[in-house]
Amino acid sequence: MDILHRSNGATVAEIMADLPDPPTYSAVRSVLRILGEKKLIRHKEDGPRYVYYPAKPTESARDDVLAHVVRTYFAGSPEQAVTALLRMSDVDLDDAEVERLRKTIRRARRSASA
Amino acid sequence: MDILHRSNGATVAEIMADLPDPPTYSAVRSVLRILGEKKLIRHKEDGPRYVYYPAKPTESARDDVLAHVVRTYFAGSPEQAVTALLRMSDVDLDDAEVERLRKTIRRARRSASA
DNA sequence: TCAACTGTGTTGAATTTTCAACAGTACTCG
DNA sequence: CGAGTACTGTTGAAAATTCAACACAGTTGA
Repeated sequence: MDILHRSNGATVAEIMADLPDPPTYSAVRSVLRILGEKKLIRHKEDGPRYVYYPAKPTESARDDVLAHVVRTYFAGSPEQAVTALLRMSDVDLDDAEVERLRKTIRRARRSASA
Repeated sequence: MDILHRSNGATVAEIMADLPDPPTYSAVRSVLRILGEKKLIRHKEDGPRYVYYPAKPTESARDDVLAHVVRTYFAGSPEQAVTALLRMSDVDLDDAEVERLRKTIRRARRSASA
């Protein structure tokens, strides 16, 4: 699943290339079949081969994952998660991102003091 | 594991109470045994019962999880993750958090423009 | 005391997952 | 054309996980 999210869809060959100690084609295939049975992935035909995708698009999976991480590891506090992220990534936010963040914070401050 | 991280350690009874559709005590116990064999959890004796903990403390697991999420769902961009977090949580940062964030951002801007 | 209760230790069956082999099909290029 | 290649489809064995039952020990309170 991680590979599929990272790559925005991948063929079996690409998946294998992304695995550290890849098992056989058949083994990878089996896993994909099971994930398909569970409706966790879909596939499209791309000429002769299949391209596999997460059933739930990455954009919407993001929110779920973030919510889960915040709840599990940060006591439900998104602020803690944000500061942890900023600290650990030793951020180099580009100007646009910084502006966006500043706006978000100004907005937050207004609503907090209101 | 999630429960143990959330609760900072839990007894079997507490774990069961936290499960939506809890299986028997024995079943929970079995899972804990396997997690123990894999060195993913530890336990301490607390009087008559065991209290189970994640082997890797939550504080250090956080970084791993965040790194993984950023890499998998945000194309390795912590900035995107931060903005997603802020957006989705419709933040109400308290003043101290806001100050901390502002400092972080100022620092980031300096190093970016340097 | 001793029965009920609350724990752990151990064992085992059913299911699921992992991993691979093999058959079959379509495409390619000599 | 026809052998090799690159795939999918299907099947099956081994291993791991899931889930529960049962035996046993310590504690507690009528």
